[in-house]
Amino acid sequence: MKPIETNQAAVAAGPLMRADARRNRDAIVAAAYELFAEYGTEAQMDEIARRAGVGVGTLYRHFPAKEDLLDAVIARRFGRLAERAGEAVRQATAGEPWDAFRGYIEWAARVQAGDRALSEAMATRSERMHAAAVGSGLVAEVEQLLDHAKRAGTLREDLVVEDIPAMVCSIGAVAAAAAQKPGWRWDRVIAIWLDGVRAPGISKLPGP
Amino acid sequence: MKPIETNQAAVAAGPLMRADARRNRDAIVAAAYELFAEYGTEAQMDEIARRAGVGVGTLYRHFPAKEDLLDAVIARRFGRLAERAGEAVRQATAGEPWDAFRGYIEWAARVQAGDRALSEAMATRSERMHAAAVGSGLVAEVEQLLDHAKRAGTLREDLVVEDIPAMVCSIGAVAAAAAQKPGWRWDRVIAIWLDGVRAPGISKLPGP
DNA sequence: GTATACTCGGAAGCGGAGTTCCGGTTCACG
DNA sequence: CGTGAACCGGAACTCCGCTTCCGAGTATAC
Repeated sequence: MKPIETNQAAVAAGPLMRADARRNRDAIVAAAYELFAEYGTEAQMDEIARRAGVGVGTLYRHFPAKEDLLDAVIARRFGRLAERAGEAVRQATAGEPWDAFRGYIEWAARVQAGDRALSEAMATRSERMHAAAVGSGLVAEVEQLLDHAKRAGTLREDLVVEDIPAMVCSIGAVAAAAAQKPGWRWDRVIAIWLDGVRAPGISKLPGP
Repeated sequence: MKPIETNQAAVAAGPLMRADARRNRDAIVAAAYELFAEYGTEAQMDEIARRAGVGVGTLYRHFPAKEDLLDAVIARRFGRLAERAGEAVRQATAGEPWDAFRGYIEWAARVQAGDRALSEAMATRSERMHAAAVGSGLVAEVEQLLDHAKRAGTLREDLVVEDIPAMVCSIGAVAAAAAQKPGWRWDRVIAIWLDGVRAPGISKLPGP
């Protein structure tokens, strides 16, 4: 319904920026980080500028379009997701592969549940999200996590990396719904999912 | 971010309507049914009117606001969901409780996956959806379905009715994402979920 | 200290989607 | 067949949020 278009990247944050510009840029990203998490894509540019203590003009100097700002915010999120995945891999290596896996999934789900923009992006921009996930090294880390758990015999063999974002995405949706209707417990969905991916699998997962 | 407001109900479709009015109303609902399913809430009123072969004025005569139209369409969906649930219950009674349950879940997931508006509504209007589900008798039917499978010992005891919409909702999100990025397979998510709800449960689901 | 280039801010512009309005048309009833 | 009430259609209106523009301000270099 909307033509696909590649929009220009946001102005990079090099060290040659003027000090005030750099400060404002950071304030903008921080404000957007919060507002996008709370209101999703509906968060308004004016509001973001206001919270950052900045005029809209300034906002648009740094991020030519709303989407660019969203990209910046999401890139930050992925950075943290990848970082935490690295820790989980170390834990798995140290001898607790299942706990490392479970812990990471639960943590990631909680992040997803607390960030409406991320949930939306996963659902409506999965293409770009995939690129970001690969670029940030997240995919590689998670793959290791899966391998460890499979070798330990606690994770079913036919689970693949691609199943993870799908699962995390689904949690986001439930969490969003749960925000208005308590009684939908996303933690139960995770628990069921974890039981479902535990070795040995009961049924055979539909192949490609 | 938007004030909650109860909007007036759509004009009822009584037998005292003029024939052309009734015809147009049906055409509108049919058109909306398709367009909402394909484009979600983004579907435009002008477009719906055009497809129904009707002017926007006529559309607004029957449905004072877009939301009223959406309600009408969704009510229809729930009617079918409940109907199919009834069939599943009969199948369960006939002696195939697990297959009845699994079959129904898979069917419902497919419906959810094919209807963007329904997915959106589940995620952003869960309150109203719950009311519709109870009103249409869907909840009662599904509850029976669960009971049958539990008594047969194939479904874990700690699964409750509320877990079903959460699961179906999560499928909707994955399906929406999968629409643009093939490789996200919602059928795998279902299979994993079904393994996770099979008796006996491996872990203990987080209680209320 | 002054020059200058870059940055700031917010009022105004713009476009798109839901909704309203009213003259023309059509159905149903006597 | 005639009449009136209900209905139809779509151009115009309104509202709202993203984006642009430019005069004023400010940090850095010399």
